[in-house]
Amino acid sequence: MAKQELSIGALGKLTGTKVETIRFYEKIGILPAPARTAGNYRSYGHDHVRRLTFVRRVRDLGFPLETVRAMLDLADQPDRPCGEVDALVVEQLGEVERKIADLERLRDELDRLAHQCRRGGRVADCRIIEALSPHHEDGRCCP
Amino acid sequence: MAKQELSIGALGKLTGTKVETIRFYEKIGILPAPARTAGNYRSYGHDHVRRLTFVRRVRDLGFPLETVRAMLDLADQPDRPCGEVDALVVEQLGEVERKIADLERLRDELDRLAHQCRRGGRVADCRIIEALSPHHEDGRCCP
DNA sequence: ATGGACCTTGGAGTTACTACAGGGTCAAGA
DNA sequence: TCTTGACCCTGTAGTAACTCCAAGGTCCAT
Repeated sequence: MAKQELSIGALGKLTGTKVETIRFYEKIGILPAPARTAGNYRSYGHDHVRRLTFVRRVRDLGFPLETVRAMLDLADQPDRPCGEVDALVVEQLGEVERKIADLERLRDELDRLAHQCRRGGRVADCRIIEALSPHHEDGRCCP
Repeated sequence: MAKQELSIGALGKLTGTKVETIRFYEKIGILPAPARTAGNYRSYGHDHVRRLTFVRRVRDLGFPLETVRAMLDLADQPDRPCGEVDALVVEQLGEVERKIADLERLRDELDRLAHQCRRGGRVADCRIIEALSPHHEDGRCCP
């Protein structure tokens, strides 16, 4: 394998992705088919590393592959008319901000639990469910 | 159905969950089986609303059901010895903080795209992939 | 030149839902 | 009172996104 080029196993290790998942992404068109060596091994370059890293992280944030695909399209054809793109961007921006808000509440409660734990030896009152309960997203309480 | 009590459809609407998903959560023990009416309809109370809302949001943030289960256990038996709990809390705290960092980078790039869009009419350069690429998590560039 | 690590394809299994099919419940209107 | 449409029940089958395995080929260090 030429320098700068990676085997599928090396790419997997670098990006924390299972080899089978990489082949799966190739089959469904998320990752472009890479060049092959004389022995028919897949040979990946730096663009693949960046693209796969992006895909894995967006998936890990709870977005479906359909959304990943839309974001990749944004990067692949950046000269599309704005109207098309704007709706997607605004929609995803809303999603992202909602997720950040939820994660911050989760973080605060986990933080509180960690401190409480170290002092008391017990987790006396755990309010983790309340951290992500209905009355946090709107003013309504007890439907 | 008594006041304060919800049918499965009402619970679904309130929490943005498909009816089938609620029944699925009951089957695998994520949601406790609710009381039944005379006609064998499931009848949910406020605790179910809170619990299901929590489950849906944690899932939406990209955590597997196994993690949701562990967090629910934390809430269900809060008087467990600290050692058991601490490892979980610290681990999840790390996960949560990593996700927040990634989402903030994604938000910044989407924000930039939205503004660029409004001025130029085209998305000239989209750096959304770079927003979540390898060199952001450590100092390494170009493997 | 050979054994072990790694690659190939293809197909089956897992997780977390999601969508029927076939039938029962219920409240409102004729 | 009867009916009709919206809702509920169980159970099974299908989907999305992986994950694992079998049977075999490649590569390279000893």
